[in-house]
Amino acid sequence: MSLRHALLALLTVERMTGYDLSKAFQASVSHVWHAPDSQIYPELRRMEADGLLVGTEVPWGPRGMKREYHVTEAGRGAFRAWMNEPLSYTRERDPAHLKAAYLEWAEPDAARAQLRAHIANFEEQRTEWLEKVREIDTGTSTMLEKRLAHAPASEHAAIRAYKRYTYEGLIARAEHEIQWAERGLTLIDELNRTDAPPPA
Amino acid sequence: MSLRHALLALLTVERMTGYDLSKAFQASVSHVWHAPDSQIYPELRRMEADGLLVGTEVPWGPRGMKREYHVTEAGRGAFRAWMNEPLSYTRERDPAHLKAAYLEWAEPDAARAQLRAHIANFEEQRTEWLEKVREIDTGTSTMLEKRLAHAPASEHAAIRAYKRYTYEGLIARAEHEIQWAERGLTLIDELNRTDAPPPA
DNA sequence: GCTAACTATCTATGGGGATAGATAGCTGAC
DNA sequence: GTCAGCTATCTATCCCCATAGATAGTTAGC
Repeated sequence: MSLRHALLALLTVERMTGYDLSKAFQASVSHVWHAPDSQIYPELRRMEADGLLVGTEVPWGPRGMKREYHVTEAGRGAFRAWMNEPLSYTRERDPAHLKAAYLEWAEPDAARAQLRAHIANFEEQRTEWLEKVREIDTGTSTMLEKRLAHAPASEHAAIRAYKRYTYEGLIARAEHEIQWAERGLTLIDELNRTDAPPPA
Repeated sequence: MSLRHALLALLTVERMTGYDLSKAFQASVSHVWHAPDSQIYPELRRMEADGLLVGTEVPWGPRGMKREYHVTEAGRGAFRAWMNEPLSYTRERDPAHLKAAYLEWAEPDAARAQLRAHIANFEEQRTEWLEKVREIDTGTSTMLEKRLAHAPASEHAAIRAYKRYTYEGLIARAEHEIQWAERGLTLIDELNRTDAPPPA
């Protein structure tokens, strides 16, 4: 149930519509959290019912209407409470490593293709996160700059540092996954080099 | 839907009951995959209905009965097909990193406690996986030795190597998470050292 | 003025997993 | 002989999430 907390996190910056939030999920926190709009809209309704948010209808063009949400004191409190709570760690469930353990069942080429896909996937993530770090450093992250504008100057360093710390961790993890898959490619080659013994 | 494939993977070694499988999930592949028995039993029934398994009632004690499943050729084929298929990568959903990005909202002590819990969690995993690698190397992994006994000698090296490769990757990942959390602890200390400026 | 692309919201369905709990037989220790 | 702890299986509920699709208004360019 941290969709709720991810939404609260974004709404502590400024009032937004469900649509804004679904866009923000794609841009700002994509690959840390993701949710389709079909989950966001009902969750916002529930959060309003629980008193965490207040939604107000605002005109949009001549005839259209949209619903903007802002966080209440209760919502802010709930987010702070969650941030102070310990996290419960769920058991891993990792298809990539599950498959890796049984790679002898796959054709060597299929195995290679999968490891290459693993690499491609994490290289893409790595690129995105490097870009986020760049945005943090250059002050071109819209959400972060808005957040800083509403926060006392004494907290700016911490806010920036924690964001950077998070993305750096994700980058390092992506690099680990890339290296792991590359070792796997080497291993497949070694195991399929039947015609020649390893060099002495 | 890889619970099905995880079950197939285990059942390619030998016939087992739902209970055996639920135990094997805790022992052999815990932390790569996990499932409670309440998911395993119905899934086994479905797999039997789909022709992947055949279940036979065998007596257990004077009056008891248990149901042992073994993989059919279709089941073996389905597993091999899955192993040759590319994996679809789902977007990340990572509560620990989500929270890390907003650590300024937490009390410093609460933040420290969470990072310490992160470390403890991955140290525990690391210990378990190191033990698995040891079992692979010393030939004391029951499942692996059974698997090897049913496989041609020419494949033994590959089977052992892929298992080792998988666990080594998980160990490295756990170590990465530990290092990341340790850097976080340092960061919290730095940001809360208000009374003294950083040394020149 | 029309069309394409974007903004905005909602409903429906199904799968999978977490959690809880019910039932029943077996085994070994005291 | 009985009780604790293990083996064995099944059902039910709730929540979350993924996917698909329906609807409608807006904006900007041609």
